[in-house]
Amino acid sequence: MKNYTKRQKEIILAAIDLIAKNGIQELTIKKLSQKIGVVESALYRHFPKKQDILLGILAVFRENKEAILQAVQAESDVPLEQLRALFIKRFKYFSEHPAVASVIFAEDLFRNDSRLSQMVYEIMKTNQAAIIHLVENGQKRDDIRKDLPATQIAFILASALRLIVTQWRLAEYRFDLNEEGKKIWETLERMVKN
Amino acid sequence: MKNYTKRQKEIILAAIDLIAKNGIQELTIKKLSQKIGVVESALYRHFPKKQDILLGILAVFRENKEAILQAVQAESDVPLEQLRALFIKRFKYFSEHPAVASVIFAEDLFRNDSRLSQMVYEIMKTNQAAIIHLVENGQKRDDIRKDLPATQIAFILASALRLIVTQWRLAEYRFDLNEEGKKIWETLERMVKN
Amino acid sequence: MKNYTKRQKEIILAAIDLIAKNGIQELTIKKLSQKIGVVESALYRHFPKKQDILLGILAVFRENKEAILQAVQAESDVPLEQLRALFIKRFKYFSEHPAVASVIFAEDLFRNDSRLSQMVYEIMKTNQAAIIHLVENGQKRDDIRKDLPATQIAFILASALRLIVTQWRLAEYRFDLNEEGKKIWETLERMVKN
Amino acid sequence: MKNYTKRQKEIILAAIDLIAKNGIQELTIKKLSQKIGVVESALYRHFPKKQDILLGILAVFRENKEAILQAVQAESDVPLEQLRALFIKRFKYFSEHPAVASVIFAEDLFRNDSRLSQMVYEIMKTNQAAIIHLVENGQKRDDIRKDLPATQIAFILASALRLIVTQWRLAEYRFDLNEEGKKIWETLERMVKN
DNA sequence: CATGAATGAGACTTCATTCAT
DNA sequence: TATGAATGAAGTCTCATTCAT
Repeated sequence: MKNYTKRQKEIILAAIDLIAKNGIQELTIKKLSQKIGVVESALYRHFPKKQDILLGILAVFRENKEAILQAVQAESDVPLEQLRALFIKRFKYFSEHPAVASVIFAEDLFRNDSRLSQMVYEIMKTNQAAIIHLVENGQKRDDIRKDLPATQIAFILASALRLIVTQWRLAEYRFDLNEEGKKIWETLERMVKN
Repeated sequence: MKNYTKRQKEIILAAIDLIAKNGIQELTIKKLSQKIGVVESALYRHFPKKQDILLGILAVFRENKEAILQAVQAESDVPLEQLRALFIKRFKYFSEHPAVASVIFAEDLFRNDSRLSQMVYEIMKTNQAAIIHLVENGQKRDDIRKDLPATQIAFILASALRLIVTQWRLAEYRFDLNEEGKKIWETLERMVKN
Repeated sequence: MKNYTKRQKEIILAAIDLIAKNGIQELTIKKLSQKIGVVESALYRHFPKKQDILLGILAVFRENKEAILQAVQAESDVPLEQLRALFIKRFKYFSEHPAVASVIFAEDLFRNDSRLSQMVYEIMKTNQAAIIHLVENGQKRDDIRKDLPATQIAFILASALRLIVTQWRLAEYRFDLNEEGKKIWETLERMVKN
Repeated sequence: MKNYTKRQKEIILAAIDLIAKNGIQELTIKKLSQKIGVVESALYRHFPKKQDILLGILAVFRENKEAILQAVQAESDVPLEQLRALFIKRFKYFSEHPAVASVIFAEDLFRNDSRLSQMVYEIMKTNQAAIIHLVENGQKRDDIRKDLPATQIAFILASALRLIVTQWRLAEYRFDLNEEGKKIWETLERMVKN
């Protein structure tokens, strides 16, 4: 986000908000410009193409994921606790930014443009790698079962996180994501703990 | 699908195909009619609105889920084996019908119409209930751990199934879904088995 | 109407009804066929073109006007009473057939086809001629003022009749046409009586 | 019309022209844009919906009626003369703007939209009220017969005005509206004068 | 930290009509 | 006393984008 001007950031956040509201179809230049309070063509001063705005959205996601990862590693050096913190923080972040939650797991939105789908793929991979790394550390310390491949454990953790957020979103945020997320984490933890 | 005429089924399948190719944006009346080989307006003899075609797509999904569920229960009466079969069959079905896979987990596509999102929700719920039921049976027979709530176990199973399919799709079907799916299942099985 | 088959009459009446409901735009082959209970193409067995149905509507009007005229002349031989009866009967007929009222003064509907607009013109002229004739008779008997041209008196009578019906229709039939019509007639009568 | 931009006024006038030519069916976005000399979608910058153009047309009517009313009251303070002037001016205006005449009495055109039909109703009512007021003034000064209700006199005046314009229009403007209108007014005047 | 006008492509949908059965 | 399928033209409207100011 450091590469983006203030105005650009404003536009990106507005875009996330719009998508959150009614899906990607809600993200039109017209609606976006209305939300910002300028005329349509004014947006083109800040982004040459609509897809550059989507690219900006992905940049927000990436940055956020990285920030959480660093925070987690700073807080504790016990891998299992780091993983737990990772989960908890994600849920907290999504609770506070439902719009982001609304977009972050909807990869389909980015399928049509190769730049976009590539970036989605890259973010996913990086994130996965980080979780795998934490799991492996946990296994080394004998905190996490060693009879299961770290990649698969990581995969299962990530999948559960993703689905709970998706369901929360489809339920229109009617249940407490922090609470339900915590429960799921606890079940997962008991499954993988030694 | 029994409520649909031959021509309607044909249209629904063509629609699934189009969506699979490039996402929901690819599903336009024009492209759909071209694929069928008629003029645009001809489609309206078979479906009054575009959304009725989407409704038809969901009907295909529901029917398929129900069919698999019944087949699974017919094959074995050991819950854990039923669950495994459920997984394996799903992967097999998706391998053979990537187009369906492409749509089935993209709930966002159906968000804008209340009829559609309601049907999506209903299908999800029914499916979840069935898995929970199987897990409970497994717990009764002491095949599955009892120290974890059946709903949560079911949730985790479903989430993994869903993510592996999603990744396969995003990877443009470049890995073998049956194989990877089987691996994931085995990990999951070891996690929940007693 | 004698030239029309039973089915054709049925279609014509249904068409009048549809137009009454929401204007000429409501008269589509689809809606008409639904109302009749057949499939669209079935209508073409009875009328080669849509405009032939409109022609049929006009035939209903003409026939009705002629019938009222004859009834009126049979009832009395005092011109002023004949004119009053003409008014009263028209209002009664429209009260009972609002659909007809809805179409009969909407000449614009028939503007686009020369056959249609010609027939509208002809009906109007015939009707006018009849009223003028009655007024002239009234003048001859010294019942009606002679200082005003019969054509103009007739014109004024017709115009009032027409507007009261139009207003009744625009008011969605919320006032009693018979009553208001009678009042207007009485005012008119006092204006033209000797 | 002060609420409309120059371009909007231009569009409204073009729309009136088109309707005059062949009825409301002639008013399509395509034809309208061609007449203006832009592409179809360009119109939507100036009016969000087609019906907003129709609303604009009605605004023209209302404004014109009000202008005439004020002019008439400025010219004379004898009610009967004011009424005569009202008639004459209307005929003059229509003679010069046949397109407007073509639309102003075709209330059916506006039936389908509640905003439109409401505005039509309001214009009609205001106009009627003004005429009634003039008639009442005439009665107070003993210029107009008192044995007839003012509302009914006003109604009859308005109805005649309306029908003569309609006939002129249906006759495709082949007679002189000013002349015929004047004749009708004179007959009416003799009917209502004391 | 922009506005106003326009463009061209394309979206969904409706309509009258035809034709084989 | 008809049905089912299709057609082609047209209609309203939306969208991303461009360009002159």
